[in-house]
Amino acid sequence: MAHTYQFPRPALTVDVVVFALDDDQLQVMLIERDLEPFAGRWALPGGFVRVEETLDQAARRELQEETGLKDIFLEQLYTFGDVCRDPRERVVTVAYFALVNLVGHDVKACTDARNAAWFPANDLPRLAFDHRQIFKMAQERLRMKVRYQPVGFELLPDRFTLRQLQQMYELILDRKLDKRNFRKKMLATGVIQETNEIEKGVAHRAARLYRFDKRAYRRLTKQGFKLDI
Amino acid sequence: MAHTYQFPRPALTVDVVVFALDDDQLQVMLIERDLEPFAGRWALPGGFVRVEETLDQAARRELQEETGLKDIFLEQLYTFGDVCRDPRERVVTVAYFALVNLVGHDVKACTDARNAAWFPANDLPRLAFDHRQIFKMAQERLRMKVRYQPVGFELLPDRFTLRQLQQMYELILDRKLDKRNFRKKMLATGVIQETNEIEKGVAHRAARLYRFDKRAYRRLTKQGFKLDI
DNA sequence: CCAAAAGTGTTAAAACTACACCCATGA
DNA sequence: TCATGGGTGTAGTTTTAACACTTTTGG
Repeated sequence: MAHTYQFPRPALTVDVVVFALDDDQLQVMLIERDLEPFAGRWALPGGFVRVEETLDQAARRELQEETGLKDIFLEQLYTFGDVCRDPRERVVTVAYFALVNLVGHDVKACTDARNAAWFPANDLPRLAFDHRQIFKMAQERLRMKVRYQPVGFELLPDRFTLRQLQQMYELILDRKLDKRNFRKKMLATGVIQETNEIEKGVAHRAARLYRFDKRAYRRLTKQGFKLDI
Repeated sequence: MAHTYQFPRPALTVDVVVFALDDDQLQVMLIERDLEPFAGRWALPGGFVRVEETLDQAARRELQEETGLKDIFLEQLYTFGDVCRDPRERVVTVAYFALVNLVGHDVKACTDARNAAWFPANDLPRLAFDHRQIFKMAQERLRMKVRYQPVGFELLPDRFTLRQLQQMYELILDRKLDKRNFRKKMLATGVIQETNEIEKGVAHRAARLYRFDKRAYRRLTKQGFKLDI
């Protein structure tokens, strides 16, 4: 590594793929660009990294500024450094993916001038830059990750039914699961706990609500997690 | 994302954790620093990213300049962006990990002035910057990856015995494996092919040599790979 | 002939898959 | 009373883990 460095530097940005769970779809948060290049196109929330903040801080700051989302699950995904990914100049971006449960996180809280909205993950509009590629990698990562770490819970509210949980897996993995086997395996992991509550306002028998056990959750998040769904 | 960007920028580097397999140890390539900061300390090979090259290109270029290694397996690991990780100024580094088989890749080919050497992975000297942390993440990634992708073959020569293969897994995972079960599972994956050759120059019954099937290898590298060792 | 590693099967336990019916509830 | 999803068990199959002896070869 050279001692000094006064050559031209790439610019450095962060971009975030935020996933959320609608009733029946996986959603992604996008921002409408108001400036060139790609003015009018939809893009991932993100922006330039400041010299006095870490990458994670930059991602959280941009997310809050552009979408109002804060205190959510965030994890670094990959760093994209193709030379021409931004037509203006050389820009390297550190991509993140984030998971949020829609209950309790209102995007309308966004005070920024730009337009932010949720889009279904399997029907995104054309995206600016190489954001399509970034999104695809994020989706793939989510699919892989959900199978051996209990991260999926970040997409659900505090209390949830087993059906909601199963639907979440089905949406992420894009295939049907067997109800009985799913329940058996999920309960066997020990990450979810029965509560005394049941769901309300449904036109059929109300399901029991569960919550996840944060202690078991943290333990299994680190030590790996066998959930061969 | 702002339209223009004339604020101070972090510097951007790449660093590479190169693993190799000795007869009985996992080895890591280090470079002795000749300049401040951390002059005299050992560090991961790496250096500044140029504006006209991708991140992967930067990693390969630095690796060749500093260690003579080229045409090896290389994969992006993680980007480290703590504000004070370099005492001189803000430097963000994109870390890579690399795998190389020692046969056919001579580090002595290094023509750079700096001193490059292999160290056993479980007994590294004090490292410069946050390189210890980077190394640890690389080792953890290797451990995880080797279990569901056939990357480990990158550490072995073209022809190898099943014992060598098993030893490799044992070194990476740091535990003993059952010989019969290992052979059964490994052969069942279909990534390795028997050859007609046997090893030479050993003072006991010579073992059959195998090679990996590049077609099956590529297929399984992408589609995932079930090797519950 | 001895040391060293090669090579080879079986069995018991655990995990997985597939599969269908009755129950509780609100409209 | 009907429509909707809640909730539950089993049997057959596959996968896994544990385990020990004979064979081959060079020195």
